[in-house]
Amino acid sequence: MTVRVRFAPSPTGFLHVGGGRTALYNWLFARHHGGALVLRSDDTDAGRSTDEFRSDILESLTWLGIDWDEGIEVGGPHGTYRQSDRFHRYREVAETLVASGAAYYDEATPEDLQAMRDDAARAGASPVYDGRHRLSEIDAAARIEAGDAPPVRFAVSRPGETRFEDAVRGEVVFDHTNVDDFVILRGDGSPTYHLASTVDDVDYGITHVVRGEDILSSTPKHILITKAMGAGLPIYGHLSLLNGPDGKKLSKRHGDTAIRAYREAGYLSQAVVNFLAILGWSPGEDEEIVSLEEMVTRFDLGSVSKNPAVFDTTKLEWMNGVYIRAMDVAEFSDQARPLIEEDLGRPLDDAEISALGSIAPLVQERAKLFTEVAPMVRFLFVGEVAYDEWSWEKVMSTPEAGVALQGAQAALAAAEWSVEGVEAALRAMLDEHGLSARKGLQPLRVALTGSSVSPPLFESIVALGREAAVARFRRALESI
RNA sequence: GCCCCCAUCGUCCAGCGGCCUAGGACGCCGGCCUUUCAAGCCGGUAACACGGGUUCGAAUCCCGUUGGGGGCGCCA
Repeated sequence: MTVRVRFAPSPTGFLHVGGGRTALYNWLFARHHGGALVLRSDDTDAGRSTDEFRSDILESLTWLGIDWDEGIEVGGPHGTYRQSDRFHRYREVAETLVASGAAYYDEATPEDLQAMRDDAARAGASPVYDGRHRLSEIDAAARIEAGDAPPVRFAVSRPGETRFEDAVRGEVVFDHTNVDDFVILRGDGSPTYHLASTVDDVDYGITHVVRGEDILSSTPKHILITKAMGAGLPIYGHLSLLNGPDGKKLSKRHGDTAIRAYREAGYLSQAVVNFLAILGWSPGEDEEIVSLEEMVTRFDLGSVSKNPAVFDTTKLEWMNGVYIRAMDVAEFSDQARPLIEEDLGRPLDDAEISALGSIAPLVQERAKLFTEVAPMVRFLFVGEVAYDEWSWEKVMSTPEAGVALQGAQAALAAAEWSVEGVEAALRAMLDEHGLSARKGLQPLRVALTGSSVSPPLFESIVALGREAAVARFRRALESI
């Protein structure tokens, strides 16, 4: 049997990190077993579903490196893969279920239901609706005839129980005294999530339903519908949810939760996908930096962690730095350039591009995020640098500052123009004035870059150019 | 209130009855390197929630408690 899994987001929001992880695990599972991933849009809620969200989900998945074999956009033998296009099919199944006695038309009002739940809470029992307002066939037919179709509920057999072997959690049992008779078709003829999702899983031949733990308690309902349809059951696997650093459900107040936010913040997709994979799963051994290919060969649903993970981006930042350093230098420059040009508000000319190229490797090993690059190299492309106040105070107040700035101008004027040449000239100047490297070079750094934190000094001087470097030392000296 | 799931360092993960005086990673702290900051290297800090069992032997199995999460919609 070929493995067929699905990722079925509702386009009611941007793809968030939890959804991205669920998609990733489905993808890894499919690829590991040489199976197929189906992407479907669970958009039965027309009011909240939008095209903007739908395309964000597609873009985010693609950015992460997750592709799908069937479904939205790529097509396949099952139509549009949008539930909003399949209402007729859900209705047809609902009617079949009514005909077979597995479901019934029901006239319980919201007030009836609420009253029952209140009674149950008082009695310390499960708040379960048992179908007491079930409509007779004749009454139901009359209501339908009158254009006032009542909702359809699934009849849960009581007494009874549903047990299944969850691929990540093991055996799970639900006694039917705790499972309601649930609505599968609303009064307006639209399907509920339980019906639509289950029918699609059956119709699309899904073999493994891998989804979030938030749906674990709904699984008995899905199993019951599947059985009533006379279909074989898929294997279910429920992934634990992601929490915020405070241990509470991950939400906006914990910071960015949308995948797109990480793309925009300068994260590399490989880092994000690697981080998401490690959050709740271990590739084995002690290695945590692992490529998608390696993940595919090692992935196993049974080894996915059962406990909820805290989404803490500290490690993601480190990991992003690892991936940045692993990049090809040219590729790094190419990706950084647009950000730098945006920061400057103008394109770089050829000389500047070459200057960028020369310090790129130095910046690459210092950046954790792409958004940090522009501030680090800005000094190369502006006429005058803005001095960081804290740096200036700390460095320029020493008596050595003036000596160094004065001496450096002469040293550079005479230096052979190479990193080695500049270093030799400056070190000779330091010796001549009896200055330590620390005391003598920091003023030059602040004068050159505006900050006491910068890429290595000699390389920076050479990249900037003799004229500009000397001018900056002169200006700083005058400003003391 | 009822049901389900979960429980190892601050965080993520390893451990699936003896190899555990509990391992790795991130973070944090210290050192080395060094023109700053990084990177790199070395070292350190820090956990089996609690209580009962089972067993010759429990982080590992069972029960309970506590804690956390999820669910209980004509939302998905």
